[in-house]
Amino acid sequence: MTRTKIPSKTISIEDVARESGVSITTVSRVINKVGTVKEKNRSKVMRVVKELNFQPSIFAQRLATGKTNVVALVIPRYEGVFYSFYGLEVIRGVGTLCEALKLDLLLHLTDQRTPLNLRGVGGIIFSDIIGNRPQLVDALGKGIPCVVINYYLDDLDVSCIAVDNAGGAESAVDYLIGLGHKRIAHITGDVTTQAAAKRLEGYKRALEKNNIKVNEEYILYTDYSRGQARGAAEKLIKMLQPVTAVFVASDSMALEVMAVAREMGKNIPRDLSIIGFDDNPSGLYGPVALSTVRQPLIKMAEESVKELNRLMGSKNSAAKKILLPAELVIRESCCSLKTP
Amino acid sequence: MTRTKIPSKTISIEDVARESGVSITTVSRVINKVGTVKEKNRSKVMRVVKELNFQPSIFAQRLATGKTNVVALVIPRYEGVFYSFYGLEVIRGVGTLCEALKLDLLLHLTDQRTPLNLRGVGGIIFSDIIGNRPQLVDALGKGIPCVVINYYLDDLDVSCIAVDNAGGAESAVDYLIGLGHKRIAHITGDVTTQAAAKRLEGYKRALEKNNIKVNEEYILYTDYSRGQARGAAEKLIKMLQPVTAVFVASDSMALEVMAVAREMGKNIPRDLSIIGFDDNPSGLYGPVALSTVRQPLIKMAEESVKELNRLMGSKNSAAKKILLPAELVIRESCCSLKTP
DNA sequence: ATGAAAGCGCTAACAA
DNA sequence: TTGTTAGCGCTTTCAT
Repeated sequence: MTRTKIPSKTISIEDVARESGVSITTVSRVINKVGTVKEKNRSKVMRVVKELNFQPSIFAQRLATGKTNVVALVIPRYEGVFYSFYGLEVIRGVGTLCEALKLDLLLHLTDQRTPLNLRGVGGIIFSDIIGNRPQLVDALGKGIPCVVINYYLDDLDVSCIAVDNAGGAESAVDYLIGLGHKRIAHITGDVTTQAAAKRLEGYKRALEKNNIKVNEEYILYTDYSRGQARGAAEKLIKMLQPVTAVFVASDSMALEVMAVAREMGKNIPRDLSIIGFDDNPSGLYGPVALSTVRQPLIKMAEESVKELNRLMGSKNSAAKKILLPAELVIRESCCSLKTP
Repeated sequence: MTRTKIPSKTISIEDVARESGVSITTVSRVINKVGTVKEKNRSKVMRVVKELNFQPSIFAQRLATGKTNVVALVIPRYEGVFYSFYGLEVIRGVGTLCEALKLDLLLHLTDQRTPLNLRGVGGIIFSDIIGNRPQLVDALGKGIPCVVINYYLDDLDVSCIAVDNAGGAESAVDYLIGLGHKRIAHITGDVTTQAAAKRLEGYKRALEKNNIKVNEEYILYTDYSRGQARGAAEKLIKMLQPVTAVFVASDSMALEVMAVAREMGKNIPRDLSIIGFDDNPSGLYGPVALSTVRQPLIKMAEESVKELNRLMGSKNSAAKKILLPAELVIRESCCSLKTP
């Protein structure tokens, strides 16, 4: 005869206490590694915990302590951000470190307007901020520790960790100029994101610094998509006086530009030097390895978890603003114009 | 003089009760929409809830009810799975539907061996199973509702939702054969994943069905990476008796193959017909739009959440096994060998 | 239709 | 070093 499954009563701290012959307080002390417990009792309790496979109820713990180790990662449900090398790296970096720090990672793919459900959330990581500023302000107002990544916020007292996009862009364009290029185009990303805006800024700064006039015609605006990159590339190559080099706001777009150029019979890098941004591994696979600017995405993601963890641990600790350097990575997609 | 922030006492059900002039029980009834409450009281309570911006503590609720609406999404921290179009689509699909269903989404990027912390988790979605089978068995043993996606499990009583990879592959190769191709290669994905293994199976089935002998030399094994795809493509093209068509296990690899072929002076599709798998939007951008097999990833992800939600709602409901069809998408990367 | 009171499983004073 | 006890905020009988 079949039998319905016996409802395996979940075992509680009380069971452990009874079985170990101590009070629940002592058990609590053991599992929380606080206070003082006689070695004999400690080992006894630990043995019973193992035997019974006891796992404390996180809900009871949180109710009792008022604390929570839940971290929410808020990512705009915005294609340009979510569907990108950047998005993936952030999820991976944050996910990995949360796993290591035993923090629960709650993923919120959010649009701009629906308010986040913040009950039970101990801290929030905002991955880029497109239209999520109200939600950030709201969370801050409720006293929830927050960390913003990929967006340097000057006007809000909140920890943020971003990459020096302007500096990275500047060094890329500096490099191009050093190679002898004068007509240098820039294909931007979505300039409503700070990253793209800063890269544009760095591009301009490098030109101006070197007394090259910024030519608005050489700046093509896109939304980070390969489709728009393609359009921009075609436009660029068909120009009456074509540029000799182009700085592209992302590697994935840069690869598209490279493909277009080749389709149109151009040789890379002889006819067109291309430099991207991201250090996306895909850049390695083509016939010509893509030169780029590496941004420490995983590091940024991991730092954000560490910082949030710090904030969650201590009350009233000051916000930190961190700008991570970006690094020029020279490979094969740019050539010198100088006669040897 | 500066002042330390006043600890904004979190408001509880008791505050609402007092303010509304009813008992906490009544408030509980209102917020849970159960039992009977006089309309007058109900509206009064609701008004106060709004005023005080009261949000019930999920921890207290869960402690009291023993129920939880936390869904864990388990993704192998395995590059081939996580770093893929597939991985992203799954995260997005699951994330979006959890958001809609008000389920908390816990993200677990896991390796094979560390056991999952399942306390407080109401249900689990396993996105593909590389080495996570023990964890699945463990969860099932604890009576936690589980849904497996992208892996059709015959031998375990668990709901699973997968794509008909074999069928999809078969129709792709059928199509090639219909075009007159006889020497057809296959670049596999990582065949330790079921998806890749099934695609290989479908490839063979189509050939055999059409009385074309399977030539082991025409099967190139990879790990889904573009790097290995490149190697495989080079090998393929350099063969003494080159194939006229190739079925590639993913679009991202297919694009790499296309790039290699073009670099080696081949014309696509005249010299080599290529068909991929995924319907990755990137396939649209090249000079030749990639023919492919579309798999309903978002649908699979969403269905998994729905199914899990169902399982979590009702005890003892039977496991469902769902196989979603894959659909051939004909674009421009294959050509007919038949003389007109 | 409503409320009093007993938990849910755990932590943290406070006593001993 | 250990145990007793009072909550944490909510749900849920069981009376009323």
